[in-house]
Amino acid sequence: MTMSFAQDRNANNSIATEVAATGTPARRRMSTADRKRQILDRAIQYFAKHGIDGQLRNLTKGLGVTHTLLYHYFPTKDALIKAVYEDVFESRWKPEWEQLLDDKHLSPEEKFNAFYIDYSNTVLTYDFVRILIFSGLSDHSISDRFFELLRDRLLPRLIRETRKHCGRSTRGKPSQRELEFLMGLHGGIFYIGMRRWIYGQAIYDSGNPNTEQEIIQDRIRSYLISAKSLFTTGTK
Amino acid sequence: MTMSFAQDRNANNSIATEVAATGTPARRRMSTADRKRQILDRAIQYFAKHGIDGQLRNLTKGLGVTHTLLYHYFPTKDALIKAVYEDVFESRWKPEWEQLLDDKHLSPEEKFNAFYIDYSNTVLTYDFVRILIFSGLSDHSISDRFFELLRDRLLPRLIRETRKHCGRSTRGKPSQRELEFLMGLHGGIFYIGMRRWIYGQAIYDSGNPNTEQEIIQDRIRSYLISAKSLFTTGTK
DNA sequence: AGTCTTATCTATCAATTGTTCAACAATGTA
DNA sequence: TACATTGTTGAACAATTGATAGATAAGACT
Repeated sequence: MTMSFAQDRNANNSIATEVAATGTPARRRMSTADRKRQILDRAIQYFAKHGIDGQLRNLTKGLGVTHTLLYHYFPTKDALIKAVYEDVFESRWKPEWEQLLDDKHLSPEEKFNAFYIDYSNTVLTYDFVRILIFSGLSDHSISDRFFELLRDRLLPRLIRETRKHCGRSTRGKPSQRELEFLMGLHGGIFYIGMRRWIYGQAIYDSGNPNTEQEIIQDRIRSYLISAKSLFTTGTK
Repeated sequence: MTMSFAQDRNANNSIATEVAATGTPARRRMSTADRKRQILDRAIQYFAKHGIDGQLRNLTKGLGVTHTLLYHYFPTKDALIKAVYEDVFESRWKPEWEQLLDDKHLSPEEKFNAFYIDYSNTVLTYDFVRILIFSGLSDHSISDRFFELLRDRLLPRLIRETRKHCGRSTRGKPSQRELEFLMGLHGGIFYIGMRRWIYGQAIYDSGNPNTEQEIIQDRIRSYLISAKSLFTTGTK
């Protein structure tokens, strides 16, 4: 039994066990769709960790595949990165959020709570937070798209609910001051993800899964309470 | 008058005008200390913009100096980066902040306002925000040092002032819930810098320099108002 | 079993980039 | 003016890295 050079190299890969056991050539073919999906998933993880300057050779290392195979599925590294961006950002936006905020049967506070808890579970993810920030650091053109959704679809609804909670008229365009006050809440919540996934801080004991919800609820309550006192009396 | 090749290259540099005018060789010598400082300042700007993966050749381009000159002042690229980190983080921390927060003659709200306005002017800078985040993304070991200062010197004082404002005893270690509530305020304020320097968003019309202060004051007022209602009554 | 498609690999290239080093020259000093 | 010091440069190296292309072989179909 003569081991070829190629087989020796493959002994480092994920399918190494079978190779070592059977001596069968390790090369496996996957369907185009499956492999592409697999590569994309790996690329998301990899670029989220190392940034878009990460090397393709390392990216494919854990995949048991040569880096040149990428070029069979993506014409260039930039194309792969673009695919990563689109997959991450496009796939995570939930249209239900808008419906939830338009629901007739919920109080403003219930809406804020339900929305931000789901939002933070969806968006405050390793991949999402880091890729969003990598994107912002290098070329806003991608992260801009996400903030466009935020600005057009979410913030106006959240302002409307804030006004309802304060007993004010929901007509009229949101003022700068209202928006900035809301961004205080929003940014504070996003900061949870920053601390966890950028700075590597353990926010609270992971034994208690309710804690994050309680934190967010505290902040929402605070936001609504003080919105009343900031915006209803004749302050400024 | 024969222009050498070297002079032609220097025509792109900052001392180009004099060269073109006089024909004098462009090479200038600076004192070690001055040049080192100049390089470091440029490196801060450059790495803040392009991240630590930026190329040394481009970094020195605007300096009118070859990239190899860096090695006369810093043994390696990593050493330069380390110097950048230390300069940015070490130099910006103001011990006065702690004194301010310990001042006997100011109300908690006055302290919060004075502190956060100065803090945001110092820290919510292009260099600082971006380098802090680049550092966090690649290797927390640097950004950790900053958060250590925050956690040890600032947060306890801010919690103490919060308690004073609520009329509670300032004895006893800050609870997780109090800390997280404070981090909501803090993160919301840092998020202003994120939006501006990472996502490239214009926060408000730059015509009015007071706006940012007012935004921060709104949020502080909100924080203090609702701290009272969250932590003084028998909530939870 | 034979054949075709194409997923995958090996070899290689060219550009980039951190780093080294000997030569050059600007400035101070005797 | 001559000399010594050292800031500064230019050429070159080696490793890295994105990209190309022809060879190889896995799997489908007959």
